[in-house]
Amino acid sequence: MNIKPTDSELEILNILWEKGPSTVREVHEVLEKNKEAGYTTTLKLMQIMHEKNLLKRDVSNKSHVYTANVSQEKTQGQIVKRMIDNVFNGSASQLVMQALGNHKPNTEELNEIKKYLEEIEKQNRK
Amino acid sequence: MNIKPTDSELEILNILWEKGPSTVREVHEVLEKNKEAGYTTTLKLMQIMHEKNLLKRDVSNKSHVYTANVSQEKTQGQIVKRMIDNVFNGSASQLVMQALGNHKPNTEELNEIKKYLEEIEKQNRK
DNA sequence: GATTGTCTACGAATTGTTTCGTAAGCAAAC
DNA sequence: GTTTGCTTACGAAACAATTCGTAGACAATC
Repeated sequence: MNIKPTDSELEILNILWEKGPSTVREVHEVLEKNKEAGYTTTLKLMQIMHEKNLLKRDVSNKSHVYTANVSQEKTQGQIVKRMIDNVFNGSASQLVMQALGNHKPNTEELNEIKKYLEEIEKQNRK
Repeated sequence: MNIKPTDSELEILNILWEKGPSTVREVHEVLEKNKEAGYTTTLKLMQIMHEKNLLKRDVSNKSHVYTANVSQEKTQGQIVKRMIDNVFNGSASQLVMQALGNHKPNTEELNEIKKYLEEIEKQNRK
């Protein structure tokens, strides 16, 4: 299945991934911190996301409780894959260099990445 | 200035970055290899991209010649930055790991990335 | 039991992207 | 000079995302 959330939908998914199951009001309050938005706008968005199966919902209470129905890892993976294909002509390493070039990681992050690379290298040698 | 091409626009930009200045017909012929599309559709898209200043054009000949008016590096950089913010909560290294995890680079690419990392490390030590 | 506040549902307006039909210009071929 | 073929320009239709007003349901409060 292919996951392709819009930017607005991604904002909501990020909140749900972080906070876990939440009502529209709870999500809306987080959104409001960063931008102007009417309550019914957030409601409608989340209803549509539910129709698209991006969100699950529990309607047993008056205030429905929504949960992300797609995993953060899988969603990130698909977005990255699409970007590698569309923007970097299929070259993952080009994306990596671009990401590193503009957002220099600190030493700790560097070590993490290097450890990761070594693992891949080991597998390559096999 | 903020560059935010749509997916269709990116397809055209990719062709122009690769081929250099081209007519609508030339771009269209490349596009057709990968997908169905009418000639006037491509034309209209490129005209709109010109209005948005994504493309330059030379109208001295009957067949106008279009050129990308945004650099590949800058465009890629902005898209990557937006993605790091929207999808990876600001963490470039998380994006890097995700990219490496799903699209294992070959040995040559690995070396390139490692060289890059070492340079960053050197700078960090200063 | 009327009022108030919060919720969902629904539909419509707005905006942006994509697609393409049609007309008009122009030059080469007949 | 008329036909043919390629070009640009224009406008409209189709579609999707976003926004929000309004109505109705429901429960707590007066």
